[in-house]
Amino acid sequence: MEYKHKEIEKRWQQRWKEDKTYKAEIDGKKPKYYVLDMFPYPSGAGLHVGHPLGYIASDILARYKRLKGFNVLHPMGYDAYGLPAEQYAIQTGQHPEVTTKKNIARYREQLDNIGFCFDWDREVRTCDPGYYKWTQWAFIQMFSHYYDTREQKAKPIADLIAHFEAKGTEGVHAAASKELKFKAEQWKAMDEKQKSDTLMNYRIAYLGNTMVNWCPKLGTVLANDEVSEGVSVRGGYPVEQKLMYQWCLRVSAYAERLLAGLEKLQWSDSIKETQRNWIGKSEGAEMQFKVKDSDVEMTIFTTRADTVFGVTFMVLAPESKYVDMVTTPEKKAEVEAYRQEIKHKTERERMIDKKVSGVWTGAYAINPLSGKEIPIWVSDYVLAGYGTGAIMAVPAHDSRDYAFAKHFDLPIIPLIEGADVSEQSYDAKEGKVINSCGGELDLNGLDVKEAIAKTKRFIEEKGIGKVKTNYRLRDAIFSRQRYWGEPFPVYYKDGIPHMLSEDCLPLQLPEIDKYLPTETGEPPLGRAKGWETPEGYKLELNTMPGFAGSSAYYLRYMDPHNDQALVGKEANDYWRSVDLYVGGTEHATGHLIYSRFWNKFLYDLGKVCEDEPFKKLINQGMIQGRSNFVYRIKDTNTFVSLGLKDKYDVTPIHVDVNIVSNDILDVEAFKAWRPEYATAEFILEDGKYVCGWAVEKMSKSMFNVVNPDDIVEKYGADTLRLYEMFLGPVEQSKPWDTNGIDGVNRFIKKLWNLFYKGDQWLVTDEKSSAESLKSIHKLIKKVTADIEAFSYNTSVSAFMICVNELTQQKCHSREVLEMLVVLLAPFAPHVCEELWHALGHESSVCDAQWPDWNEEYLVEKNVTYPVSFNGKPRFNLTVAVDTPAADIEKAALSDPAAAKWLEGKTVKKVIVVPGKIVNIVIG
RNA sequence: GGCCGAAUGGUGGAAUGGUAGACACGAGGGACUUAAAAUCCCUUGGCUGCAAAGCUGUGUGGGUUCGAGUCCCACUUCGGCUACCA
Repeated sequence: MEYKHKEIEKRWQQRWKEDKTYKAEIDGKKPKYYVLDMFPYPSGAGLHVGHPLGYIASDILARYKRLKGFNVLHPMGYDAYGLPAEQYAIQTGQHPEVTTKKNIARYREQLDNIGFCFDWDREVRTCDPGYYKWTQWAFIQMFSHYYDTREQKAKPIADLIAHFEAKGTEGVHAAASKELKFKAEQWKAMDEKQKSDTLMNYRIAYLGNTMVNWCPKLGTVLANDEVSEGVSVRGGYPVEQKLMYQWCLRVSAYAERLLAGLEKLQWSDSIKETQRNWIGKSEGAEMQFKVKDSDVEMTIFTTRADTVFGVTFMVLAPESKYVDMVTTPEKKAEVEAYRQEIKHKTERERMIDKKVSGVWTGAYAINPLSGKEIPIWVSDYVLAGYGTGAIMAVPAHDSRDYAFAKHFDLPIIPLIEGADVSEQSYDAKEGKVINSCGGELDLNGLDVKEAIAKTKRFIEEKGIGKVKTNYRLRDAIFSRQRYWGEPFPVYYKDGIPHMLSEDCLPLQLPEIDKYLPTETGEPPLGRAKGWETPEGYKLELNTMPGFAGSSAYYLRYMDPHNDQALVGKEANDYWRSVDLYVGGTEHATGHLIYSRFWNKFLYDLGKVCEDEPFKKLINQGMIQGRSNFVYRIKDTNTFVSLGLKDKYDVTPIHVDVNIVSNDILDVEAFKAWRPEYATAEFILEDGKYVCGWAVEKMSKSMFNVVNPDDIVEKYGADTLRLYEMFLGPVEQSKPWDTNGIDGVNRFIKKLWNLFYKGDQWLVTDEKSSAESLKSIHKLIKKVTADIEAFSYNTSVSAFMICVNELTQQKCHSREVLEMLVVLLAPFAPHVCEELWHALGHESSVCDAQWPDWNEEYLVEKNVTYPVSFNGKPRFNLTVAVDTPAADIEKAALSDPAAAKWLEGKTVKKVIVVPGKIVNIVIG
């Protein structure tokens, strides 16, 4: 029997499918383990070898946990709504669903080729009405709840209404867009529209005016993680800021819980830190500044209350509501001109152009502590969206204020002893405070931290301001002016939004004739005929963003066919939450925040039993491409090999990596690759054409895309799986390099040769030798530890060592080989299944039991210590394994080899590390 | 600017503070073969040496330690994320 990967892999993939080998069902007798991959967006390009890296790693863990006796849930599905399918639809008129289905079929085929143990009966697709019913349902729940800041949880909006009826806003503790104050009578006097608008201020899903990332070219709003450096990630079109009336989710209400929840998660420090930064908690103070000759009071936010005596001016964001309130009539035109100028700059222009700009409003404010008059400026370096959109500027101790002060020649007052502010500001929060005494407050001589605390106490006592915690985390904008997304379960009656009743769900996405906005500028859904309720009320024209469908999909996998609930109680109580989540770091501030928010909300409603969705997170690294180059001599059709290229004037040209092997060009394939190369000539080295290489992003234009299907075809899925793991630590980014894959392929053949020699079956029932038992138990110990630690590259090495040892030992013992097959099964399931059955088993190797190692087989009779003098190893000393440390020391000193080193020297110290080393320090 | 991570042979990468370079690729040599492929064996960080052996060596400079690739401090370079967040 020869190792024929194609036959073997096809056969077992077929059997697994027929037998539903990987079907997961609730089983109270077994502990559960939920392993999840971030589901892919099925793009038209299909998978390249980088994509399955994380899937292979999680697949290994899923299979391992199953062998360890866990009931494993390992599902897969598709994040099916997305811009590319919609863009394609606009260009071609092809319905996005058609494109998406086609892409999904292609993805499925590619995934199946690799032999994953997904339970496909649990597949979800976000664009499936049976699925998005629950996305719509969750939205209705968010609309119908508000966030109680005292109880720190979501509560029914009806409770809030009852409170308003009874006491107005008195004693209300609710997360809100802005602070409102009204009495019960005022509430009762409101008409329906006013009440609706008021409640929008509190609802978790609400309509509000927000600055959004607007992409005119795509005709839609984009999420922050869909924008990079001022252009859209998809398409690279410019993005501008625009104020729009949009559906939003009050994610900010959960800021503190999202921050606190990180503590108990087994996520990498870097991703937790990224989330902490994104949430951006900052503890400071809000302070009131009166405007001179006016009754306007401006509220500012600062974390440096101690620097209030160094405030030499104030700055307002151009969009700030205070600008109109304070600007003097003679400055009006100038200020307005500046605001217009800023408005027309895109985010990108603002970033490139870091010039200091601003304009004086003509007004002065009064420093509440020193009583000094300070000018009020407007500048775009102050952001409207953070804090109050107004700051007190302390140029001596803030670099941005410093740059502004220098540019406009404003005074700079140093407040910290020894700080030289002639060239730059001193931003550090340390040192002794000076120049800070006025009125009833004296901070001089205090440490900065003490001064901050003292100032905070003072302003609270005097009613000048209050201690305030700010979060950078903003509410999520939830509307998209697109077709290919979940429709909102919303209709409008007299201009007031209402939710559809739950039994109308799912509200299905209607068919439309074109996928473009309407002539009147409405979103594409404006084209849908009969897009209204049976009563004739207009339905919402926006659709939901990409993260809507991906925020709770992990819950749906637990109970994917339930039409009564997102997830049934029984299923949720059993599967609870994801034990291991594998995916890329690019979702750190998008999906991973929104999912946590979504889950916490459902937790507040008692719909799910765990507060956090993903217990442990592993971020697989990115696989970069490894491009190959040929060197064409200028103005010729002659190509020169890498080693000789410096002798000519050459142009490097990307060449398809699939016609290069171990950096050697397949010359005939190259000639056939492009018509213009058909007549190409070559200058070879040793009869070969050697290509150059470089690490670049894996993309079609670099001709460095490697399709897993090609690898599977040539070497088999098992080789691909092992090789991807062998490349290096899963979490590390690395270039794909097909050179080296032969090594793991050889390993599988060597493994095969332990079982077969030609057609001869080699396995015997003879007693295993001590050395083979040692080899295999060493392997069990190593692989068990490595899998738990996610160190798969060293596991693969351990397998290679073990197989080499067994080959050398000519070990064909059934006992040893059975264990080997079980251990390797998570990594190379096909060949192991084949060998497992060849060993006479009826059931799948998936149902075998993970072997335990026995230390006894690993124990050495004798131990060899390297004996060192002053840390340099000099000779080896072999003693019985349980020799006491003192006797090892004695043996080392009396060994004849030691005499040479001890001659004429005194022994200062002898260090014996049991089992490891003897070091003799001589002087 | 902020945060995080990395730096070890020709290459990918191993090393609970204890013989650096496991394992694999590549390269060189050899066996088998008419030949090639496949397979197997040997060598492979650098320097000196016929050899035995010795010296040197984990980005740079310091430190802790009997002992540092590993821990601490400073620096250099390269990646990733994030960014006028007051």
